[in-house]
Amino acid sequence: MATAKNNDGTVGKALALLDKVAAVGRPVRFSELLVESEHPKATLYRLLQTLTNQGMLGYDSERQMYSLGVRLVKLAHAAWQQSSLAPIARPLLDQLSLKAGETVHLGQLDHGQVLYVDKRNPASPLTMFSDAGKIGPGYCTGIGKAMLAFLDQEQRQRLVQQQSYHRYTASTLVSAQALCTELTEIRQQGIAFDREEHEANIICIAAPILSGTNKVLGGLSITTSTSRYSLLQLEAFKQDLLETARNIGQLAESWHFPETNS
Amino acid sequence: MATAKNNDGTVGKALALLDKVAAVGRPVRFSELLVESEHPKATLYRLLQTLTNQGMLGYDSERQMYSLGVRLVKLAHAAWQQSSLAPIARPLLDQLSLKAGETVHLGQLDHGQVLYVDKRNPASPLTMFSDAGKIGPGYCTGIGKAMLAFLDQEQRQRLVQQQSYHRYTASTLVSAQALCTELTEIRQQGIAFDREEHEANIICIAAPILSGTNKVLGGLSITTSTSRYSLLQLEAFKQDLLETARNIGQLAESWHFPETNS
DNA sequence: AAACCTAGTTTCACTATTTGGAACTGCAAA
DNA sequence: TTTGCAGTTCCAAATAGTGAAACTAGGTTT
Repeated sequence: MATAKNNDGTVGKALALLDKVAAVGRPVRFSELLVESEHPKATLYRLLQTLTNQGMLGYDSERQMYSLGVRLVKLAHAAWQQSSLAPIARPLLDQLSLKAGETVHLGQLDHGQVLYVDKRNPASPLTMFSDAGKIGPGYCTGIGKAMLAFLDQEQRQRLVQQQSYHRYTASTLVSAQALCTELTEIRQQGIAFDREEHEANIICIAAPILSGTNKVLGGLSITTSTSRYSLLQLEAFKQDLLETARNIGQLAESWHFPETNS
Repeated sequence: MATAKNNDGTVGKALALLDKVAAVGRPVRFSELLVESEHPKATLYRLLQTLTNQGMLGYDSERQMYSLGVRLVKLAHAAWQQSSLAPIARPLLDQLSLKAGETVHLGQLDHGQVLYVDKRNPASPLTMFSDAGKIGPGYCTGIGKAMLAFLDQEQRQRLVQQQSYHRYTASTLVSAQALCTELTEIRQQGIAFDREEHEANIICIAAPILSGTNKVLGGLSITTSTSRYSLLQLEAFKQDLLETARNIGQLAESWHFPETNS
């Protein structure tokens, strides 16, 4: 599991608890949390109180249920805005998705997984939190592989090892070795494909977003289904994709934050 | 200031620090935070370390800058999904915005302010974190007033008192008293207007979203500009708005979370 | 080159906070 | 009334947080 280790005292414990509430995916009772928790009742209780107090959790006193709090939404708004990638890339995603007529994803690397930070779907132009903030596996998505491929040797090795390989479809790569071979290939070609590795009938072409010093800033992909395009036809997007990725990288690089903030 | 008080030990301090980083709105240096902080160097340092460790902050070691971390985006995604209002209201917002042909906002109350959790703009159908998570004043926005008006006496009084009144435009209500009068009116009519109170030329009509027991769950508004509609013409949306608000309320009410989560 | 900053990091004795077993409360079922 | 469960409070012991001061690493001045 991707849950952070707890060497960070009370704060760590509190955040781990937040994750737990998030993982349940719906409001939870105290007792539900208690059985899964290694904390004694009193401790858990106080932890929940603190988080609720702080607005990181919400508490419905009628139903006695805890859920994630509004403060998170505010913070995330700020996080998204000041992450140098997403806000800058916005207009470029629009362009790309319009030109390609297909769904475009923007992702960043997070502990070897893909964190999707933006998305454009020309067919149903509705995106929101429901899309951004999602995470996906690193070893069997186009963006994931594109980003992994361009990390430096050391990081790449580490992250490749710590993937938790699971065979989603017949073509999923399920070993570190297979992934490594694939990554080498991707590094040579400068482009990655998802060949229905994560979901049947869903394919994509992806490129890394690199800084001037070739640091991996994120990844960009065009996703479609096998009913609309073949893998081969997907290559047609290659130039546009690479160009957009390059532009985003440059923009992110050059856009240093204003020195003053009146 | 909306900054939470610090009776919550280390966790409180850590979260306050997160807010501070968020408030700056761009990556910050250690020293920048230090001057504003009441903590001594060492303490601040450890706090930052912990948060960085936990992925709540990101650290760019090249530039020595802290910024909000990816974990927030993940958590917010979960928060948004499990807040009973926003995901449920989605299709209804679509409908309403389509029918009205104007921008629709969905908000919730947060410490007397409006937290926008969703938005539809038929003209430029691109919404993302950049819109959700924003907060606005409670006393001079349609949604804010609609929600405040329908709180019970006690809460309403408290929140009306703690607004920090600021005259955005000539028509902004800038006293608790004026606001109270307005709220009474709104309660009678069941609908609130923003008469360019927050921004010149921007007007809106808003309704509260209530639970079966008349608890305020959120607020809904249709926003437009004086160049397109007059305040009077805005009334034409009243029925649709009220109906949608009622529907959202009922859905939220009845949609109890599934008991099991496989 | 030595002296001197400034910005960030580490140490360590001191102290405040957190901890958790156990005891309490409130409520609902037996 | 008794029993049981869910949530809350207490308090002595243990732990984790604190912050003055010392240190380090770069860069800048003398």
